Amino acid sequence: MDKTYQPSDIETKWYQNWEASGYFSPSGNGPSYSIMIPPPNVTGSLHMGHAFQDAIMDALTRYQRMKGSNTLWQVGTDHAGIATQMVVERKLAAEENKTRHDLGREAFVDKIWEWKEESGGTITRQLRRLGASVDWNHERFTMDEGFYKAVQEVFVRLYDDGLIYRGKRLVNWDPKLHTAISDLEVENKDEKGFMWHFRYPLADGATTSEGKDYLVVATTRPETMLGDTAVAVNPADERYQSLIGKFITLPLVNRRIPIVADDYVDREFGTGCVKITPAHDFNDYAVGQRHKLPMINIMTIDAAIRDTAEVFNSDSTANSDIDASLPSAYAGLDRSDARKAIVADLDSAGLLEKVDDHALKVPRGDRSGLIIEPLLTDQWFVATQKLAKPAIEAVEDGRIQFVPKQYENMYFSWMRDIQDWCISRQLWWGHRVPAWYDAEGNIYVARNEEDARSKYNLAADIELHQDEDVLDTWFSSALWTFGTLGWPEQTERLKTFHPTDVLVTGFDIIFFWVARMIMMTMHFMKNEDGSDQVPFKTVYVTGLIRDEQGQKMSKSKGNVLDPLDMIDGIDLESLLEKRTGNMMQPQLAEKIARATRKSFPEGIGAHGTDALRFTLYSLASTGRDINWDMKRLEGYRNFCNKIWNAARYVMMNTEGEDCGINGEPVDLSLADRWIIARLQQTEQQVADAMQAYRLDHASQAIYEFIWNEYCDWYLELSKPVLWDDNASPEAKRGTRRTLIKVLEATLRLAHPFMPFITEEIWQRVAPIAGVIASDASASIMLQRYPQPEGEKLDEQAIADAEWLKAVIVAVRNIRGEVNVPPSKALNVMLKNSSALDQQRLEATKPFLLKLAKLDSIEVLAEGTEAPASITQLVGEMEVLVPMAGLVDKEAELARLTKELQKLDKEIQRLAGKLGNAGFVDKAPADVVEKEKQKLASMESARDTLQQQYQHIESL
RNA sequence: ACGACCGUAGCUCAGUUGGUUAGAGCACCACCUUGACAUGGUGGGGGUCGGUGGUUCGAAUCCACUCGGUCGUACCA
Repeated sequence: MDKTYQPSDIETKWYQNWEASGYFSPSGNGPSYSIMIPPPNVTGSLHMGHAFQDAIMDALTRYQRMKGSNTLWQVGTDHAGIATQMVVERKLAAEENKTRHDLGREAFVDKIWEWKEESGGTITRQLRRLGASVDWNHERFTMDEGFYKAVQEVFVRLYDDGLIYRGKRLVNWDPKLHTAISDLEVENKDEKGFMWHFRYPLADGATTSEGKDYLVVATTRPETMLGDTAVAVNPADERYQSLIGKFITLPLVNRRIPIVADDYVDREFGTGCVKITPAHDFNDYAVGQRHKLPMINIMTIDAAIRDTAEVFNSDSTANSDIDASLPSAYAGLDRSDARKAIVADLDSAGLLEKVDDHALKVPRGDRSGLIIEPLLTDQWFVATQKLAKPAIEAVEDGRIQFVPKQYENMYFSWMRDIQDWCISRQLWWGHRVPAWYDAEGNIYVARNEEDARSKYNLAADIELHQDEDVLDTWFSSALWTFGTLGWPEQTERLKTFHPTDVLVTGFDIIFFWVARMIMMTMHFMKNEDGSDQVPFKTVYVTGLIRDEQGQKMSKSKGNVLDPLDMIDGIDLESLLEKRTGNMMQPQLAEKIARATRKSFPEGIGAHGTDALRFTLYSLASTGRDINWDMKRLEGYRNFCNKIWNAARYVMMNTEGEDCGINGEPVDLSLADRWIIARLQQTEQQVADAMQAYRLDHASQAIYEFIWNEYCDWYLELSKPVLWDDNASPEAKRGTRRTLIKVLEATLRLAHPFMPFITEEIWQRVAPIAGVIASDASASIMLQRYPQPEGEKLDEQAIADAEWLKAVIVAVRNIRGEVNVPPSKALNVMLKNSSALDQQRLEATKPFLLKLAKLDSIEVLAEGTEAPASITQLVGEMEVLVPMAGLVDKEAELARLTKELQKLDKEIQRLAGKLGNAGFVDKAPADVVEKEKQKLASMESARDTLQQQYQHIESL
């Protein structure tokens, strides 16, 4: 083996080997276990969050595969409607200075497919580098042929079930993207604005109780006043009671609008009068529905003022009674320009009472960043109430469980107040709505035009045209668990792998995706007994990975980390280029470059996939956010190096040697029995941790075992045996066998977490351990996962080894305290030793001499006077190193004083505790007993040290 | 405003149903190039567990209040 660990030399090689060998495909044997990858955007690239989740999925998959399950990790990508369309539109503008309208729908969609072909490999390449053991043979894409069929099928069935409807509704309209978006895609941001107070003249000579001939209404959006169809007051507000039913003459447009009473109005806020604009505000829309107010749309799809308004009755039918004309002065003005003009005009008309500063929430599209305009448009909706009910119940009764559990509350709170879901998008990239219209606008929903004609008995000469809209991307991804397995066909894969076992995803898409997946799946997938089938049994929710400062990683902040840069490393210049090149907001480049230089003055070093993955596991605790720390990554890179070098040592001592793999007699030392026992415990810890989805605990157990036990102690303990010319062949053979077997099992134990390094080493180790023939072609990823074996859990060996370690540490402590270099061998005496101590000494003497670097170790007979020594305690036994020539008297007295003070303090605490009648009476007997013993041993330790003190002092 | 989560060593994080002297990694200090490994070894320093009060024999852990942070939902024209 090479002297240093070079991840780049081994990772790609093994991945290609595994993939070519077909190891990722389901084995076809054993209980089924399946995970669906949350499909990433096909034209995007993986960020650290993906790496995190994918690493977890891979560990779960590899773990189950090694445990003998028939595992499927289903891979695929999402077409990501808006995001992808935007990218290609930007590209088109930059490269050809064209809009998608210049190309036309068909040509534009072709462009997107081209872009998908070009960039779609990024994600899959990254997944491979991460070591993801996904089933590439069945990779799916939400826009592929079969998946489209599933989408159409679902749409048609839901429509036929009355769960999808079309209607003119107020929706969140993105004026830049020219599409409706769902309320989840709207971010409400705190921004500063103004509150304008306008006087609305009362019609027909009416006056307020104060004698004024106008009402004052306040608004943050003056431009919408053109569409006002009422002014509302609270019905219990005595100030305005007499005016209810009277009219206002709407300024600028001179429309007569009624004064209505509605509980929605807060009497305390402002003047207690609210202008009502049903076509441009969601609250006003609700008021309008209650009072059957007409709705007047004054905006274009660009959010500019229309030449002529669109007027509808409250039931969305066209209204021709109301004058639809709008003041020509505002026609074509963008809403912000219109606002200025309208405020100015009202002001000059003497109708502007005042303007106040006002903090408000501004709805912005999460993609475009533009202010969302509530707009009346025809859209498709899913009626969610009926779908939500069983979906809530499945989580309530535990058929689906969230890990960690607290996310169930989040799920419930949203699901119990769920709104109908607007699923149509005015985009070109996506699944086109399978609905056709005739000339009269009648709707025919079917799988295709031909089906539509036969389903609805339409004559062949009736002209039909298909709906122009496409479906929300989340509509198709809601079908992901069963759509990928071949539904609506009843395929073998569907039967075998659905429901899936666990979904690993971030909490940020619980509403977007998880909830909708549960609703859709339960509606369409049924168990054999007819009950609803859930999409997955467990939802493992991960936290977000943030940057070192706890900031969310985002492109505009320029703090995004590419998982591949963690793996391969990247120099500063390339990193700067990556972060500042091709930006949407180039003005930020300078700032980002500065921050990047500060965070990564030397760029980023190569750490390898295994180190990256192990870091991610070690941070994967309870669904909380993770602040990324390069130092942790370095630490685990060092861990990989440690494993590598430990393996080198084992190889050097076992390769070509007699390791007793054919059942030759062996003599197992205490150290051998101890490390084997500790391995059983570690295996149990890992099993428990995996059961509870605590990959941090699993990885930590492995880390501790390998570094702190196997490397720090066992490898050192093997040396006295292997290097002892007088050791018996059985003893050497036993140690070699233990060295190689424990390493081999440990590699299997660690494989799901660090697949590459374990495979590389295992390939060399397994033949020596007798697991495979030296010329066999096999992979660690298909080996049996280590299971703890009770009979190997030698408690006696563990206790004896702890004693041995304690004595060695005691001597090392003495060296450290008095600065004796490790090169200087010591003579040690044991005082007050028990029969057990002496027995252990006999059994471990060679280990002690070697690891503590001793010339001799001598048991002092009872009553024998020891020379002045430095003392450490192991239980009751005193470990003495004569201090002659080592240390001065005062220094040792000072050390003992410090030690005694510490003991005194603790003894006082314990004595107080045990002197407390409440504790002795009420605490469980075993706890009291433990405390008593502790006190006794500390008192004895104090006595011993005091004697030492006096002894030295008297010199 | 409501809700959830978080606050433990300089930093990033563990701490299971309340019960040894609260742990790990990194950073820090001292010593050590010993025949797997300086991406290493040995030893060491460092925390009144955000604060206050309560329950309890006993609280980092349970409860109440409070401060700070993150996120979500609702927001008042």
